[in-house]
Amino acid sequence: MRVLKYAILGLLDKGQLSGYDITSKFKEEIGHFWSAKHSQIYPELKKLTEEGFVEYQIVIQGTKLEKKVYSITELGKKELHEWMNRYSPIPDTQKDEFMLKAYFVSSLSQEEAKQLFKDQLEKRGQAIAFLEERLQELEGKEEPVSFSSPDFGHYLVLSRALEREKGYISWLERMIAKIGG
Amino acid sequence: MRVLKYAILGLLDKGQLSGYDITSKFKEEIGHFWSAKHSQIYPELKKLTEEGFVEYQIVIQGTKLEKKVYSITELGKKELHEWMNRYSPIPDTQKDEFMLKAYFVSSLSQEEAKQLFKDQLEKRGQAIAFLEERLQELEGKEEPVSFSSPDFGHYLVLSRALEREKGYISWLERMIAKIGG
DNA sequence: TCCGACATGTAAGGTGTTACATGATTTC
DNA sequence: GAAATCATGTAACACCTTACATGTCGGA
Repeated sequence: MRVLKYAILGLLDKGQLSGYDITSKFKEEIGHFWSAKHSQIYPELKKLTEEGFVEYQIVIQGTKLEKKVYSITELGKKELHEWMNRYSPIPDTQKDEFMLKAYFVSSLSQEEAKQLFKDQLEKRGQAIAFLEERLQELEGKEEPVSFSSPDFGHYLVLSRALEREKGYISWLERMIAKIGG
Repeated sequence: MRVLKYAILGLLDKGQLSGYDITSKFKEEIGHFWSAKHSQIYPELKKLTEEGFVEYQIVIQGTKLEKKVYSITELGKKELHEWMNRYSPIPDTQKDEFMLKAYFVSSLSQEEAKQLFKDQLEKRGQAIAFLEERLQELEGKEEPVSFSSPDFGHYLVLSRALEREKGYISWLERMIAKIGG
């Protein structure tokens, strides 16, 4: 499938980036749904260059530091577009270690189970406020964010990430009540 | 982290299973949140045996077919319990190829974007009816399913899987309306 | 008698993480 | 001057999927 390949092509389609920049992007908004470490990104960029999907220029930062600034090629754009319109099957497993523990809940006492769920609720709750702020920033700029807005992709990932967390939390709260004790 | 190790220990804690049985379990309810292929399971069982967390008896099926039936050891139970009560950090990335495409939506025309989202909605919708049935089966048996019920873990994964899909679908519907066109 | 399910394994290759390794630039 | 950030790469290892490989059992 080589999803990382398309993630990089998609990022470069929005503008020129160095390997370091791409690493940073994966720590921001898109990081909620895809990410990679620099140790995976640099070899992938090398491969994409060899395949002709991207190209780079060396830019000098300061006096000595060499930086490779990558751009997507026409071939790369074609490849990206093909993937965007290709049907990608929905995986039947979305791995979630907490839910695996939840499935084995019978191996715990009622108190332990309640603690497990409460810990999860607390940790999940922390992310929400931050996401809510980002989304309001975006909606404050231009309401409503529409398809033609350059921020629409950003809006999509933020709103989805927020709702995913909200749904998880409301389920956790109901299950904690059900565990009782 | 070796999550597969704990997944296997958790399954064996509920009862004796062969490698084939474990493979089957990952195709059922827990498969929504964790799974592995038999090619990963058999070597892991060998390793867990060497480590003393599980043990097996050879059982003859029919006249010739040898089957290894695994059980969890006391050491394995201790190890499972330690993991169940250990804090596992929530990963900040939950990979989702569709959301990656959504982030790159600006590289598509309005028609292509709408098609992408509608295809996703259609595929996600197919799973729901099936999940709803399973859950109703469970709730029909004993309402409400409580902590002390042997089906509580099953209930947790089913209800979470169903709500996850419902949340995804309602978001998709709203975004399709927003794309317009 | 054939087919699908039961049953167990290994090999090769792709994907992803952690650690190793180095150096320049900017900010306090 | 020290620390954080910018910048690029490789090595080792863990995890996961696809394919290879073999054979039995039960039912239609």
